[in-house]
Amino acid sequence: MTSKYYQQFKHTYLAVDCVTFCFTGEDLEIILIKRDFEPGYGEWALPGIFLEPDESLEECTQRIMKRFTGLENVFFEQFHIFSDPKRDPGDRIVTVGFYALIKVDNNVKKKVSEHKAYWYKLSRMPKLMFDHNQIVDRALESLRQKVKQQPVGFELLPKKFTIPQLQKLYEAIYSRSFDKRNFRKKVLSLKVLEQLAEKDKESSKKGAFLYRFDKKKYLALQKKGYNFEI
Amino acid sequence: MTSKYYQQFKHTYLAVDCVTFCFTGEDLEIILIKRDFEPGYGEWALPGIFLEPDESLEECTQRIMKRFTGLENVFFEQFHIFSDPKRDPGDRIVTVGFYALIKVDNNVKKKVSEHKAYWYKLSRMPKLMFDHNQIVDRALESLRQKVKQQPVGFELLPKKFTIPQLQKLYEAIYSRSFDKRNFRKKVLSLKVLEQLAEKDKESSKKGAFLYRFDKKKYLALQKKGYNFEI
DNA sequence: GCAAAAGTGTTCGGGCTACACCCATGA
DNA sequence: TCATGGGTGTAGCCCGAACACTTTTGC
Repeated sequence: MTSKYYQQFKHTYLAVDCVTFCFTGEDLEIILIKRDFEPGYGEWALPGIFLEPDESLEECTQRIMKRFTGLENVFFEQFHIFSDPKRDPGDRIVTVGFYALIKVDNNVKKKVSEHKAYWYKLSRMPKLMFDHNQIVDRALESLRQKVKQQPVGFELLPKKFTIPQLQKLYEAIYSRSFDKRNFRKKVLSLKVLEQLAEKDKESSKKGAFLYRFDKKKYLALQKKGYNFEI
Repeated sequence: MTSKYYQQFKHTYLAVDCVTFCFTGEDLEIILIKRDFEPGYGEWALPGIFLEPDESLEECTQRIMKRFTGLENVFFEQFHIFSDPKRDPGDRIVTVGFYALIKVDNNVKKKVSEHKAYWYKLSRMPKLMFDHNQIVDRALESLRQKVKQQPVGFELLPKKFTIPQLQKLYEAIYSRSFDKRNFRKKVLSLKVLEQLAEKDKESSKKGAFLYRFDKKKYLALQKKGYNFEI
């Protein structure tokens, strides 16, 4: 079945490494695992697996997510391929960098701990295996870019969230603070948030109104060219 | 030398396909070749080759450029990986999409014709082999994105160029027209163009002043966050 | 009553948009 | 002298940035 012409060429090991972002309410964190085989045994690494012959890279990424967090239909995006022939001392491995955005719940926590995996704050990344620190840096850069063009931040928040929560998320993504009046004005001006009657009283006595992301309105907005520069 | 753990996994064919943009003064064009082997024999396709075991994808892209245009040190960028297991009927090939920006001269023309390759206007793309039309679409989308963040347009122009030329390039990239007063104001406001004493008289009787791109000033600008939205 | 977070309006300046006419020159 | 493309200025508007006080309520 393989084309004759193709047979003269060599194959390559192709892997996916996934930077799995989640939001604690205060910080952006990613999942790291303790590598349990050589090379790199005992070092911190991104969850990753090899591509199977009959799956696309996107299916492969879903497989990583399923294995390490139990989640399906996660939002993710490929952002860069790392192909330095010497990047992995064990062999020539080309790896595709994906980032995923997840909401953490107890099921996820359980699954993650089964894999001896841990969350680490982006602001306190340890030294990672091989070129994984670069992969993380690049993932964050791509996420920052993405956030300006699509309201992907909602992937990291519960279905109902408050505006101060949303602002803290954006502050975590950009590592800077925003003026709360301007922030609120800007997100509401996009008209993709629906205010609910309920309030969230977890973080203040007064309580903050909950909002829901309105996908229909967003799709209409996207046609006109979404823009969310803060 | 291969890590023992890795040996249980399968390899994949990994290729690079390159969308090679150039600018005629009026239109954006890319290089296409007539495929001369199966599968896809006789169809229009992007220039592409398989990754060799000891090279990075970036080196592989330079090799494509060298082979098809004779050029070295070309500006290029990876933009997406295409990994649908069925995208190539000859076998399972994962391909990395790169785009390159080149200036065409007579040497390039000669080299390109040796490969039975041709230039095609983006606005008149023929039906391409496999998923190559999608690859081209995505390359253009990425180029449009890139142009807002870096002055890569200069890679497509001769060293000395006029502002009307630059405007035509941006119009070709975005498939829309700009007001010439506003365009000039905007590019000059970035202060990365150096006006020369000479004029170009090719396209008008009055002649248009030539400008040169000032890399030093650009690097200073980049630190502050380059932005070129038109 | 006080601490702690939520919520709200206004002013200013810079940049984008839209728009019309004169200039230089070769033919 | 005329046709062709190069070059210039201004006014209005919108948006982003900066900034301080009131509200609610649990303790």
